Amino acid sequence: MHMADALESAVSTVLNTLYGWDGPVELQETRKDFEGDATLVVFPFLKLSRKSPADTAREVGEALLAATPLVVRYNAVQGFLNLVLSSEQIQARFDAIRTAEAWGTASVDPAAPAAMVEFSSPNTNKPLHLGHVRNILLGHSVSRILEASGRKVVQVQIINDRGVHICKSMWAWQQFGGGITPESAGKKGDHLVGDFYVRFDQEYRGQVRELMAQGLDEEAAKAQAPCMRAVQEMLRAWEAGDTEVRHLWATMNSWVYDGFNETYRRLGVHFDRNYYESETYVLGKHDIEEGLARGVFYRRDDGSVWIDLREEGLDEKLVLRRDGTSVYMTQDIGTAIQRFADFSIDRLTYVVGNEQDYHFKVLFLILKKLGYAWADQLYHLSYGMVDLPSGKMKSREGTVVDADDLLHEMEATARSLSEELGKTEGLGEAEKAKLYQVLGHGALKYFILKVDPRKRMVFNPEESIDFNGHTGPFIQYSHARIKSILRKAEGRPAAWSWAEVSVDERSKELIQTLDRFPEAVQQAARTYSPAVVAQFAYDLAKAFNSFYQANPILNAETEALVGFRLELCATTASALRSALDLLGIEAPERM
RNA sequence: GGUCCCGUAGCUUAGCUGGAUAGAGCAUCUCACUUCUAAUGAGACGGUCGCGCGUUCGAAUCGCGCCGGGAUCACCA
Repeated sequence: MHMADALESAVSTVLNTLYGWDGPVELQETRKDFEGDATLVVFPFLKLSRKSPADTAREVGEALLAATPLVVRYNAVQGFLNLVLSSEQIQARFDAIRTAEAWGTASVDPAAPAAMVEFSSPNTNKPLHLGHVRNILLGHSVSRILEASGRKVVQVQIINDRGVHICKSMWAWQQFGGGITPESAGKKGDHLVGDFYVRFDQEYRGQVRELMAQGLDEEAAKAQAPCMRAVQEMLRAWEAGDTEVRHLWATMNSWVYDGFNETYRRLGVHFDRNYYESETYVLGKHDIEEGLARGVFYRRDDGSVWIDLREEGLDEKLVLRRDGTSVYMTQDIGTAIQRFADFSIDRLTYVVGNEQDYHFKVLFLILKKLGYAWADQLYHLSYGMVDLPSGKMKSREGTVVDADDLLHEMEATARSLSEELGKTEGLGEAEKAKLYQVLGHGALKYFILKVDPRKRMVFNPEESIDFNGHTGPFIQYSHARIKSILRKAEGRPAAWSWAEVSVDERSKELIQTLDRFPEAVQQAARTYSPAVVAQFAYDLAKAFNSFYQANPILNAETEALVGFRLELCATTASALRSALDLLGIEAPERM
């Protein structure tokens, strides 16, 4: 039970006795400038009390003193009743926190249906970039948070492995590759394939220019460019199952997957199941036919199939082309249904950029109209784009921030900062490399996850991400310092009991911050927002640093106090580690 | 044009199920390391919460209308 829960019910009882109030009672944290642990706003009760705000506050305060041992003091400031909790309450809270199995997180019920989270979902024609990084970090963190809220989670990605884009890379590789492979080039496969995608684009633009010089207009030139025709021919061959094309396709895609997996590994994420569009693009047609029979969709004279969503404030939307082939929507309908058949899940979250808000609104509506009960449990975690100071990232202009490069730069920054500060003495080369990775990635991940997912964010590659202040490394540092103290304390007997120690103000604030952890996790899960956990982790680190500055640990006045503070330190360290873990950030033992 | 999202100190942002004097970090300026890691702590400076009207005892928070930024409205994916 949260500290406030017992108090809330006591307040509720008092209000009912005094004024016959039976509505909800909400307490808030007392502002720092006033004495107290919890505050009741009495304005809502004035009509019933028929007294001034201050008098009402005092009346409720007196009644609470008499009614419950939880409250030892109160003060009334205008309409605000500030309540001071008994020290037994604080002690009881810390007892609950330190004895908890994994404070803050709920245990997963393995029998209950899981929550599925789809994220990353790349195309196989180029390497991952900064936009994917935000997506991946959000998806992974939300998955961890859902788990911590007591849900089993299935993480999936859908890989767009077929279509013109990959044929472009394939064609360029055939033309200009000279049989090169990731091994022979010494290059990650996704980057190598991406190079050929760029190569194609160069070729294409050259051909278009040439044709236009010969007098064709732009549209005609684009359609007639030989390389584009070749690619379209290749796509047809792919669809017809041409052995050679399929073989090349499989080979180049496997290069890309090796590259992606390397990046995923560095980021510390994984997927329980991959869906491939080459397999899922046929899904959905059957469901459309069924819906057509039940009148959810309608067929136009030309044979195309539509849904009318004008009553819902949207438009009419095509779900099957005139020639009976699928559109994106068709496939998404089929894939969603497939997933609920593949797994025991009762909800599905899509981590996809806000440019697809409309698409998902329509998709969810259609599934609802098709009568799936789980349609209400579909959620589009819509996040804002990552832009550069100059605007959008554009691959043509070479302004795309590559994920691998970015990770490498973060590690390099961590290295130079650590060396500058002289923090790496006594570490082996492997340990150092590991530490720079942990810190650099921690800085990047926190930088991205601390902001509300919905907000678009600007990333300036010229300015390195901070390691001081409201950052990942700040939290990691707080953890490392605690671990350092705990190492020094090893073997020291430090038994203590509440009879021997009293809780000072900083310790109390630290305990109260720790106490918020479970609620922070639940709120983050409810709102699909890692930013809530990020903010909590920061608050906790801050509360600890304040406490630490004011209180000697190993040199405390009494051995009992040493024991108490050590336990408070250890409890804080593990909470910090858990919170960082929910963000996909590692907590170093030293730094 | 219709629809959706965003707008809080110079910059990055928290607060958004309505509550006290709107919290942080960066930057700038003080102070604190012979003492458990100064990637830290304590403090100063900095705000018409885009603008207006409304609801309310009370609005950054809710409603309406503007302004600014972004996205989207393809038989593209």
